[in-house]
Amino acid sequence: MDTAETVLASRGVRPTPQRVVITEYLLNTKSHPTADQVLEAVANALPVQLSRATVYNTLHTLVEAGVIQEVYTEPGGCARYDANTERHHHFVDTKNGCIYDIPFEAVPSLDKSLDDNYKVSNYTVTFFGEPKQGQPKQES
Amino acid sequence: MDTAETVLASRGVRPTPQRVVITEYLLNTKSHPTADQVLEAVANALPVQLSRATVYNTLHTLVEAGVIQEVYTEPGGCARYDANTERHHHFVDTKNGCIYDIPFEAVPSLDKSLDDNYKVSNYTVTFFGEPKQGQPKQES
DNA sequence: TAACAATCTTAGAGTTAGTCTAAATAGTGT
DNA sequence: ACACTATTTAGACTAACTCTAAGATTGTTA
Ligand SMILES: [Mn+2]
Ligand SMILES: [Mn+2]
Ligand SMILES: [Zn+2]
Ligand SMILES: [Zn+2]
Repeated sequence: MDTAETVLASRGVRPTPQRVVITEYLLNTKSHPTADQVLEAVANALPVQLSRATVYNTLHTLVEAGVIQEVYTEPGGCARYDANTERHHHFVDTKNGCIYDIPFEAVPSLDKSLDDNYKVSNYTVTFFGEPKQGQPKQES
Repeated sequence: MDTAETVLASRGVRPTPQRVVITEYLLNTKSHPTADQVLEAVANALPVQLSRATVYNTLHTLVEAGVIQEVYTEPGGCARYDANTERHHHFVDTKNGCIYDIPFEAVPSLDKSLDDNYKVSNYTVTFFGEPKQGQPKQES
């Protein structure tokens, strides 16, 4: 359970109070929050006013530093932020919008499936539906 | 080679001049245009001013009627419109943004891959990379 | 420890890709 | 022709960002 300060320091990102609270929040949720959800969640953990620009600056800095990933799970939807930086897929609960991580190995690799005609450098898979019994409920 | 009027009539959509030119344009391109590209492409084929609202109204009507599909191919990108309404995947050329249709059968089905824990009603796969020699070049 | 520079944060303006509204126009049935 | 419905239009509005310019904080050097 690495502290946010440790993570930031190890990636060469200066641990300002704003960055620390945002990073702490992201490291401790599986909910794939939006920028607005991050802002709302951490704003009152700081003695100063937290601006939207700082939230976006920080999120971009964290992506750049490899601390988080930016993911898009819904067609036409806004960016969500994910401290799980391993290659993985997503399942979107169509009833309530909850997002579940799907381990990369749970899905057959498609890396070679277009080999005849395309050089695939990356691909994304997003599943939609409903979880069956026994999936750990996720907030949001 | 169905005419736009025929297609609209067969789906019970009244073939106004605006709808006809938009439908014609979409039936004759593989480029997956955005709403703005549709507007720019068809505007001067009409004797009247074509409004942005009409373009969106028409695109939504055509989606509703099953004449086209709305697709999102790039993270954070805007909607694109696709007269190929068969279930298929997309390949995005990362060099120039061109989008190629990938037949559904070209990729192993993932419908059952999460069966243990999830009821998957749909999924999307988008590939990124570069086409190899011999792919028919697509506009845009 | 006092400058000074670089970095970071802020409020608010600007942009993009839409949606919404209310009024004008066109088509339909009688 | 008349009433009624469907469609189109310009432009206001919104959500999700991005940009800017000024102020605050921090690190570096003297
Ligand atoms: Mn971004
Ligand atoms: Mn839409
Ligand atoms: Zn995730
Ligand atoms: Zn397509």
